[in-house]
Amino acid sequence: MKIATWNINGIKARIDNVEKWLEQAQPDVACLQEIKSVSENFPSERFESLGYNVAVHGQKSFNGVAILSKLPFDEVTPGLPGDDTDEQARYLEAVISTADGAVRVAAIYLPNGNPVESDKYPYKLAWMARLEDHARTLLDYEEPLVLAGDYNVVPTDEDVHDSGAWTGDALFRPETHAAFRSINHLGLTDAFRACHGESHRYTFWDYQAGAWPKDNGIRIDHLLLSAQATDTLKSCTIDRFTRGWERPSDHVPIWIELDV
DNA sequence: ATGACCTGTTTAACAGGA
Repeated sequence: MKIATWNINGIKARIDNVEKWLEQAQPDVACLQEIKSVSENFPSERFESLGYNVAVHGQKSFNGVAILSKLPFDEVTPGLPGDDTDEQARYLEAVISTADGAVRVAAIYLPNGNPVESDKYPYKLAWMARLEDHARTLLDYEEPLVLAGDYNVVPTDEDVHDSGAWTGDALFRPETHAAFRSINHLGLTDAFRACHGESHRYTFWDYQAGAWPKDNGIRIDHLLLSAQATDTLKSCTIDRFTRGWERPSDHVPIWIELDV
């Protein structure tokens, strides 16, 4: 079973690229972030014609997440628990049945948090605390769980071209690192790190300052796995080639293969 | 030239991104 995550930076601008990649990569499940569309305007029929069931949690102009699945959804739950006043569409959870049992998958678009002096940074840290609480609940189910998405966290200085340039940034601050470690320490496994020891493998390259041709990127898109999912983990791959396509997203897909 | 961005929206500048 192939499960992918990709921040597409706008479904209207990216629909052709997303279709092209789906046809090529053939993921069983694809978590999409930053669809930047209300649910009603999401082109679900385009994906249904490629054989996908579609779940969307959209919002006007910003944020928005979706999950595409070749297998039907048993449950779909929009929104991260813990704050009823939070109106930003950043979390969508689904249970998908396979021949070997259920897999729970979440599409996550964790807040960026910049600028740090604004209320956006406390919002990011509060959101991470809510994610930790919810992950603790989900891990109690002792089932295959995949928390996939754009975490807006550069885990270590191995995951960035020039760590000095990111000192103090919301993606790289000590408080951000501590919150991310705290989530991981619940017993989750970073799929990419479990499969790869090499440094400087990235999932995002800024549109500005020649970041892509210089390979000046960051690794911020992650798949965090429960023990039951990690037991079946076969591989983890970054599809960096999409960054070289016409009109690319600034993120590329990253996917895992599970032996289920 | 050593870096000059991209998306969506109130379609003209602006907010937000990372």
